[in-house]
Amino acid sequence: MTDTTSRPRRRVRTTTASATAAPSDPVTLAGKATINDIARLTGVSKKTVSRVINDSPLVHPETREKVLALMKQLGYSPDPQARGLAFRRSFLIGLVYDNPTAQFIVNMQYGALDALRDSGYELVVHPCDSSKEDYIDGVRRFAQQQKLHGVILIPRVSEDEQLATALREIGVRYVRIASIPLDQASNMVVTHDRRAGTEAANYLESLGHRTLGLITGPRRYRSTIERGGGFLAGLAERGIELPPDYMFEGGYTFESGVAGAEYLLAKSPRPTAIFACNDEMAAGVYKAAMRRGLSIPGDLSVVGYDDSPLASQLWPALTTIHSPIRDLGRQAAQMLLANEAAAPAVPRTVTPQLVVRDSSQRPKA
Amino acid sequence: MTDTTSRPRRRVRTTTASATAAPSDPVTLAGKATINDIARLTGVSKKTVSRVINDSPLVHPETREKVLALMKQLGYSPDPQARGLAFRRSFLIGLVYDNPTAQFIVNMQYGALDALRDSGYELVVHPCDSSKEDYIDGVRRFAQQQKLHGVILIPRVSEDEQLATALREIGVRYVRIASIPLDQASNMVVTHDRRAGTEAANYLESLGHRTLGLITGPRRYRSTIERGGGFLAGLAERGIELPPDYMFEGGYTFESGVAGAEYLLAKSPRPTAIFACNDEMAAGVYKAAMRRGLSIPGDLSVVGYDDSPLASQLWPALTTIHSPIRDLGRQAAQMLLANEAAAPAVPRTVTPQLVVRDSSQRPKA
DNA sequence: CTGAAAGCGCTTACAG
DNA sequence: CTGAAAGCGCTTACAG
Repeated sequence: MTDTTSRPRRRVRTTTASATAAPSDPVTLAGKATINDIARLTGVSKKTVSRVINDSPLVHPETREKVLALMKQLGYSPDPQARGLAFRRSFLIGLVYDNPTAQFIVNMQYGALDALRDSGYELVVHPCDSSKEDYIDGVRRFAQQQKLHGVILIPRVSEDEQLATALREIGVRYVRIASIPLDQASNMVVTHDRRAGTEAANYLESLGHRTLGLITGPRRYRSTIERGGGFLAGLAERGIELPPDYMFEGGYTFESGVAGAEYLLAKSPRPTAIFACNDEMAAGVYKAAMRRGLSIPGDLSVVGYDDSPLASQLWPALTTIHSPIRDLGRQAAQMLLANEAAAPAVPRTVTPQLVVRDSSQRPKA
Repeated sequence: MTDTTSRPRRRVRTTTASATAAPSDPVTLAGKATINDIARLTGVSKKTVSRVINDSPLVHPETREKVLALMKQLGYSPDPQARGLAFRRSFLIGLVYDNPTAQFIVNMQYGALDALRDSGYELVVHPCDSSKEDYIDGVRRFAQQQKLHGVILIPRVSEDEQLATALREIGVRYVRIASIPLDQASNMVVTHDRRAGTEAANYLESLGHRTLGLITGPRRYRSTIERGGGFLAGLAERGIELPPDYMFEGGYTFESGVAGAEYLLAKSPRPTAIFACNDEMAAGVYKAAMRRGLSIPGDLSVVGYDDSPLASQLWPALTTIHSPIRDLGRQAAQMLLANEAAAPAVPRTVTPQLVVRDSSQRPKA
């Protein structure tokens, strides 16, 4: 029984009729119509409906309108699982990460979701422990079993060449967010951490600081090499050499920031400024300075990195480098959704910016 | 062509053979075997394999062993999309929330993922804006289109009766995390925020504080009523009445904590202790106190709520209430996975605990 | 521009 | 304890 009007009449359901006829009452169909209902009620084949769903140009405009109108009326949306089964891939994007700060994860999620909104794709979170031998297996199984449409990799897992290789082998698309171009442009979003590190150096040098301290992240993080390296390079360019014993390898944690500052503030001459490679460690510097009775920025200027909410919540508010993390997430997800043909020749790039607040000033004479 | 040995020989792939025969080489099948391959290679029907997958008791132990052995050898795991299509529901759990702190979201995610690990279920994140009229529609569409197995609701969306009703109507299971039992026991995890608020009051009273200030969250949050209400009740029980003008309605943000403290610290007599209903606002109290040259805890004791990382990163370290958020997430997810028959009569309950650190002491004489 | 048939990888309902 | 048939809601490959 086919209803060829584009706007089916509402029918009163009678027991006898409804028991035998295929349901065609828009009310009962609400929210659970299938491609078959759309096809039957518009009088076209389900293949044609499928073409409309997939934006095929091979559909007569009138036919398309008719189909779209009914879809809208019934609130129909195709079943992602059925499409996925037929397509042999899902409409899920995976976000894979290894224990960055909460703010980083959440901002990244918001950014990715910005791009995914109304796309029919959903975001599946997958934290992992990259220090474990078999973590790559875990990610591979996750990607393969869910037949992910793509994966977003953020530091530090984004820096793992073996992970990227594993994903390539099973044919899962990925975007790596990292501070240098580790991969072909279509798989990368690059954050210019080096440039930002240099900016921090230029800024502190221009204020007049000559004795500086540096608290880095773990050596195995690429971001540490870039942020810290950029800082050292910036100072060197301006004729300041930072001796190795004025550098401290932290762990991107508050506690390591405290430890680093305890170490640096015990030096003689004492540094008049410290650049910490993330805000959590900078907060640790505050604690150590206060314990020693040093005022910020009177006795010590502090510059952090990330511009997390913490930065503006410290007292005095922290001068830091703003990383547009939500933007990074948005761009990465967009790339995953974009047509593969639209691959850029040059990797997308994002440059963090210095945000001057109240934790930095000229050193005392 | 059926291979009935439980451990199929490895075969060299020859072009002619492989082109015509169904693939049965365990190597080529790795990671992409289907239920048909398992059935064929073990010589049983796919229905029997399906029974093994679903832990049906109606399978001869030997048959089960044979099937499981081959599954393991081939690294087979059933396709969640195909199962989902047949089951008419997915293996996805939704986490729905409206802008709590980053730390809260992330801990909740970790907790839920703890419970989901190796279960075959995945976590899909769904932030939303409950101040928008149509946010319930958005959540409903999300749940219905993805045919979610269940949804975890955290404050404040967990407190929205209309949302719960909408989910019930479309037959989607949910667990609400909230500070009072709003729903039947099988759908609730209750956090005893009231009791924790009372504990904060008892603690400060026992130190000797008599003039106290309270900074609450927004009135529309149930947690505010419970935390703040418990605090007031605790004081009242000990004979202390906190006048209304020593209460300030904040917004659970750092800035509102600053504003609340500015207001309270200008009062005469000045409170010797402030209870802030979350740590972010407590951090705001620090800022306001420092600006006024008041020392913590010398001039002012401060107690927060949440025990976020911030609490131990402030200086002095913040006395606060520890909420076991990760536990909450784990329990909620477990309930969603559990057999519906195992519904408890009494809602699961979690009681936050006071953590004394360095921001509180006896008031000056 | 359109459609009938077969198939994606599973499960349900039924029969034995 | 086991299996053959039909079906979940879509798409591909082919034909017109």
